[in-house]
Amino acid sequence: MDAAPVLVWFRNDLRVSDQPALSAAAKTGQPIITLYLLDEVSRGTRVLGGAARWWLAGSLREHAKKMKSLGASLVLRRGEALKIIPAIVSETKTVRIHWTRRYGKAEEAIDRALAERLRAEGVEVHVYSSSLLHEPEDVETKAGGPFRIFTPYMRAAQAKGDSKFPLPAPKELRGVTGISSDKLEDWKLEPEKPDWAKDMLVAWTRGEDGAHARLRNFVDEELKGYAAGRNRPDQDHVSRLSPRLRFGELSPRQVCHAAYSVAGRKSGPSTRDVDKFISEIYWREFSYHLLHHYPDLGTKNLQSRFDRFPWRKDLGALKSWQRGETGYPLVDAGMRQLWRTGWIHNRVRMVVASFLVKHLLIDWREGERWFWDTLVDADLANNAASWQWVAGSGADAAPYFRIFNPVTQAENFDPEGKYVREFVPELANLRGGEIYKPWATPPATLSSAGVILGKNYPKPIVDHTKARERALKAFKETKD
DNA sequence: TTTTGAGTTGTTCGA
DNA sequence: GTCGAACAACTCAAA
Repeated sequence: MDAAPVLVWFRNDLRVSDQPALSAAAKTGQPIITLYLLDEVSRGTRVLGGAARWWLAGSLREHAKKMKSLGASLVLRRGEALKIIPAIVSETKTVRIHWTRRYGKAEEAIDRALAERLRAEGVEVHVYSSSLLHEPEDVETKAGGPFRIFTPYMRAAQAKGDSKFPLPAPKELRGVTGISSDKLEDWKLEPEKPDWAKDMLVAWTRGEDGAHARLRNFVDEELKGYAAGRNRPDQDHVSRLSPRLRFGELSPRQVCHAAYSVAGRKSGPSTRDVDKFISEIYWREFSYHLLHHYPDLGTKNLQSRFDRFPWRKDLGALKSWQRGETGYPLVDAGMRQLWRTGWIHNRVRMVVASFLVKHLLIDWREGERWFWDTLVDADLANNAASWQWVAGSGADAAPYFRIFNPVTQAENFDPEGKYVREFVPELANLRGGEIYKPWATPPATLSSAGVILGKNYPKPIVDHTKARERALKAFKETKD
């Protein structure tokens, strides 16, 4: 009699190396079925945004190839987890199922219910952890509660160690044939017409191999100078690993390991560069820690006094922000980079987010929603925690009087206007110094650069100084 | 329980 | 041009 199969259910862990759920399945020696389930119906879960669907398509395509090369095949199914998983388990006579823990209130509830039901039916359920360095509940204050300040969180987490060696990929898998699967193309995860993903295709290589190539390149070339260079959207000193971590093409352990491994290298990155980068990985950990302890992080102010904040409803301003037509070149460049490539440089993310919340006084949830739909790295924990941080309602948040000046930020971090020029081509003929404040540029200069304010580039939709005063006043009121 | 020190990322103003 | 202070106290975490 042929041995009964093990089912490996992939979710946000689309990789084969440092993949404990898969490695453990391979070790059993039993035949392996691998599965990805597109669940857009389970209650309480969020449907993927457009950009993330695009990423998922590429990541799955690569993952399926990888499965094939190892001797298995990736089965694709669609529907509600609580229905489909038990069905496929009984259809394939699976005796054992492996998955990697995922986070979020609804997701964890589904997984708990599933595990209970499957175990009751005599199926072994094995859950592995590899999407975070530390489980959210494992890091506690001395008093036994959650952290709400980043630095002590990181110290406590790091004290537990984070330099374990990543697992190698299994050499081969004993696959099972004949299990019916959806066709990836039928899921229509990628746009056809209009094909808004053309620029994204150029900007990104999806899938595990591409992720490793990016990681290698980052630690070998760009990590050196990261501590300061990470703030420069006109330079290449950021990792661009966020979508890879989002879909689990890489594990955070692999990322840290790669960064630590170049730390002592001659003429390599400084300790400061490496530490700074690792701390960014820890911000991701901290976001999951917060989401775990405050499951409504995506919808509810962490600081409840913000519940009475006088947010404005202004659909016109929101649309201008979304389209990158605020009249502030750095803000517009960021929003257009987002729309075109599915990603924004971190420094510019803060500037555009601050602009929405503080200059326009629009609720951070509107921004969160837009980012959710347009970012390839859209991730509930990071997105929610970061928006709340900018708004001031979150953990260890920016103080209310910290209002980014979009002109000063451009002067400091895109001094030649290289970044703005790339994403706001109608201003390309203006020089650094002019390009980030066209309204203050002499008309003759503008017209010789082909810029007609209000025609081919908007006038500012708000005046910085007035908007700043309005925001300070509004935030001040929230305190009383 | 109370005390103490500290906390991602800025801007503006006036000396 | 540079530099320090004000912005606002407040809450968190540990001793």
